Amino acid sequence: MASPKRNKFSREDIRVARFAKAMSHPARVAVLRMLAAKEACYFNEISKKIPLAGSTVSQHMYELKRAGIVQDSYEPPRIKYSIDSRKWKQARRYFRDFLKIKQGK
Amino acid sequence: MASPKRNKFSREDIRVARFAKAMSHPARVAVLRMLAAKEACYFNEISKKIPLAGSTVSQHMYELKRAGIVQDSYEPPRIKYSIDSRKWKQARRYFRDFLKIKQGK
DNA sequence: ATTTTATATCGTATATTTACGAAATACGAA
DNA sequence: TTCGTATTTCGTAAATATACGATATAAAAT
Repeated sequence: MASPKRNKFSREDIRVARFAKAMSHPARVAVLRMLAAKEACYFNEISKKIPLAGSTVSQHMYELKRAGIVQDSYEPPRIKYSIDSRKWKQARRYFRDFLKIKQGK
Repeated sequence: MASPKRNKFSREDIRVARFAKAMSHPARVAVLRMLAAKEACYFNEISKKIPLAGSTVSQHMYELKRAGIVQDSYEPPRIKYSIDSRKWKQARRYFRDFLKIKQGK
């Protein structure tokens, strides 16, 4: 048998961490707020609001997609982004549960 | 005046992102769970549970301290870690509020 | 057919994160 | 004083993240 350190992290912890990572940059937090407020946004509007180069914003959008919270659809010639409600609900539940680990007194 | 991109991110978004970053690694999520469950832990116990080298665990503890969620006290020859309740409460509030940006239907 | 608009991708530079083992520190015990 | 235990810090390597401008692509407008 290998060392006892060989245990993996729990699925739950991995998921919480993944979601947290998606929110770990102010630009991505800001984008999520925009998307939530308007149901959907074209990249255009997002990029205008975020104080970073368009190519960088694009990268952040990719990260959000990769985390699964955001989806896009091609509406030529623009791309419409929106929150994936199902995934968001999931993520929110994981996070809410995690926040319960310590009660406020 | 500089370009309109020169705006900064909001304080709120920066704070959410900072706390999120603290929770963006499964090891740190696991540590927070341990601390919350037992009120406090010696480094020893934490390091035994986390499948990483002690020096790496120490680094993760430093990150949690840096984010302000965790505090330590020296009880020779050990170090006792605990969640900073005030900061945790704060973090939790920021997150709960953020999670409200989109309601579950 | 050319230009303009919208967006992604590429190439790249720099910074940060993550990880490890070895060495340092600090203390209590023998 | 020497030894053992607990923990951090150091040195360092490798991976990932962040940012930009330039270039590519695709469709719309002219």
